Parts: sequence; C-alpha cells; structure tokens
Amino acid sequence: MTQSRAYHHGDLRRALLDAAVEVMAESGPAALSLRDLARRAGVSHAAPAHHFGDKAGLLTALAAQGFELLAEALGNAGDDLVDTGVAYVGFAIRHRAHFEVMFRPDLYRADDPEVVAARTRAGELLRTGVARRTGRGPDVDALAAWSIVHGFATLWLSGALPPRVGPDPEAAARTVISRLFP
Amino acid sequence: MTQSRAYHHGDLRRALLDAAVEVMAESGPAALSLRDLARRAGVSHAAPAHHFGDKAGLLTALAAQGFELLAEALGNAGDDLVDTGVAYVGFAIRHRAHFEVMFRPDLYRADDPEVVAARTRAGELLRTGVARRTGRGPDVDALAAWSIVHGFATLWLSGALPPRVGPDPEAAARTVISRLFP
DNA sequence: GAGGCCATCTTGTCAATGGCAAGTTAAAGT
DNA sequence: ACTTTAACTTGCCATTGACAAGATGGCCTC
Repeated sequence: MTQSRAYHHGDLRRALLDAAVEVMAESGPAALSLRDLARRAGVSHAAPAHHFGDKAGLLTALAAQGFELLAEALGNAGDDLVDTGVAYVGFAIRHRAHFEVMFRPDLYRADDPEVVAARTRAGELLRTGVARRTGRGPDVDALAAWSIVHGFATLWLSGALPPRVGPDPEAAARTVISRLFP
Repeated sequence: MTQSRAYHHGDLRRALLDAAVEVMAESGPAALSLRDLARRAGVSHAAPAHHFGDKAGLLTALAAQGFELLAEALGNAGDDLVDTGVAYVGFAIRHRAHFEVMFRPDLYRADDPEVVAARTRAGELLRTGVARRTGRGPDVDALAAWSIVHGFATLWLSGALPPRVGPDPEAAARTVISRLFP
C-alpha cells in the first residue's frame, strides 16, 4: 500500500523487511535466512529475490532505512548536545537490528546511492549537534562524541557491560556523555 | 607442536584458528566457512568438527584467544590511562578478526569458562588503568573511557570515519582520548 | 611385542541455504 | 481483446554445517 503496489501479497517488500528486523532483533544478523523470511510472509522461497536481488540487497535496503531512522531520531532530539547523544544511543537500542547492519559494511552494499544519501544526512545532523562547542577544534569534539555514544551503544547491545551500569541505557548514556561535555 | 600433539597434520587446531583469522581479516566473519578452512589446511571437511565441535566452538576458541591477546596488550601498555586506551585501539586494529568476534556473543558461547576467565582478566586490566583518576566516581570514568576507545575502534574498523581523521588510527585515538582525560 | 585403546582424521550422507533459470499469474495499459 | 510487464512460483544446483560410521596410527600395558 505504501510504496510497492499491492499484487498477490499486498506489500511483500515491507513485510520482508519487517520480518528481517524481527528475526535479527531476536537472534542476530547471522540467523537471517531469506527462505525463512519468505516462509514467514507466506510466499515462495524465491520471492525475496525479486524485490532485493540477493541477501546483500535486502540488507542494503535495511541499512538505508536505518540511516533514515537515525537521522529522524537525531532531528527530533533538540539542540542540546547531550540530548543528541542520548538519542543516538536510544536509536541503537530501539532499532537494534538496523543499527547492527548499518555498521557492518561487509554485509551490504555501502556504496548504494540511497544508503550514501541517508548516511550523509545522519552524519551532518550528528556533526551540527556538536558544532557550537569548541575545544581542541570541533573535529576532535565531534569525533570524541561520536566515539563515546557509538561505543556505549555497541557495548550495551553486545551485553558486555556489567549489571552495575543499571537497567536504563539512556540514563547511563546521559551520565557518560556528560562526563565528556560537563 | 605447541599444545595439541602432532599427529597426521601437525597442529591442526592452530592451523584452523590461524586460517580463520586470515579469512575474517580479509572478508569479515560472515565469509567464514569451516569447509574452506579445512581446505586451506589440507584436511577433510569434517576434521574441524573434531577439534571444535561446531562453528560456534571454533569462534569460542577464537574469542578466548582474543581476550587473552587483549589482556596482554593492555598489560604491556604501561600505567598511563591514555596509553592504555591507545593500546585498546591498537589491539582492535591489529587483531581485527579477534576483536570482531569477541563482541558478537551471538556467534559463540560467551559463557565458556576460558572465555569468561580471559574476559575478566582483560576487564580488570582496563578498569585498573582508570583507577587513579577520579571525577564523578571511578565507575563513570571507566565506562566513559571504555566507551570512547571501543567506539573509536569500532567506527574505524567499519570504515565509517571520514578520511579527514587521517591514516593513523592510534594517533587519532590518542587525540580523542586526551579530549576525555585532559 | 602383541594386542587394545584412543585421539586424529576420512568418507558418506542429509537437510537447509543462496542463487539462478524458466515458467505462471494477474494487473494495467492501449 | 491483446500485449506488456511486474509479481511471484516451481525446479534445480552448488555450498554449507552437522552428524554417523569407519579408517589410521601413535601410545600404553601386560
């Protein structure tokens, strides 16, 4: 109904992407199988190939969608730098499957035009969030900010953080980011 | 010759781990195939199963080895906090394959005793590196430090950083970490 | 030194997967 | 009505991970 016309299935492209997100959120990207997605959508095993070409094609679409969602999340975060960082972490937690694909370029075609456009947009939003603070040059601040939120999100998602950090990732992230920008 | 006795092959266990590191350093963890490793070692396709049980078993051994290497790298880094952080990044760059597996617990058995022991050891070395500095409590400092070095390493490995950062990851990491601990 | 034991590795097989080729269905245009 | 074309199916093949059963060869004991 939304972007590809409704034929036999309705909106298979979206259904496959949604199913992929669901599977990966539970079992990680390694557990993804095109045939399983097709089964969940109630179509034949070769149907996904029509929409995405191959597995990398599906993950490319997912990565593009992820960068768009990230840009949206950063755009809604307001002007404060710490809020932007917390929004980055919140996006990673809430859209775990997207996030995990986005930063694994060996899984998809990172030079895809849609991916490049969405990634550029998200990157600029992230950088403008840091623009007004200065220290050793804005580049260093931006890189440090990106590193600390990306690292925190990654560590949280991988389960590497000790329980002592607490159950609320965004609250913990706020504390950590404030340590960088007091 | 080193740990498993030399029978038909010599030291198949080590050969398979080395081949796995080589493959993953080039093409990422998704490209890993037990049969390919067996081919490279010149043994039959079922030989790896004897040493590692299954694919997760091989990656478990690789993760344990990785945490040991990380502990070693951190131990050699000296007392300075920034040096410890740079050593963390240096480890991630130099042992990319290990690093990428270590923080992807869906790929291996993270509760394996050897893995737990090595990870605990590395974790303590990382935390003692931060111990002497205090700010909002050592926990926050340790978490911030870990996040920033882990995030920088991850972003560098994924190729997400702009070329402007320069060609030397450890030099750039030093600048970024110094931003957190001036 | 003969026989047994066991770690090491091989051969054979099976289900599942990704990807390709060729055919089928049905909506949409002319 | 006829054609075109997107959307999907059926059938196939090579590769892979995992398992079962067998072969090989060093080591140990009596």
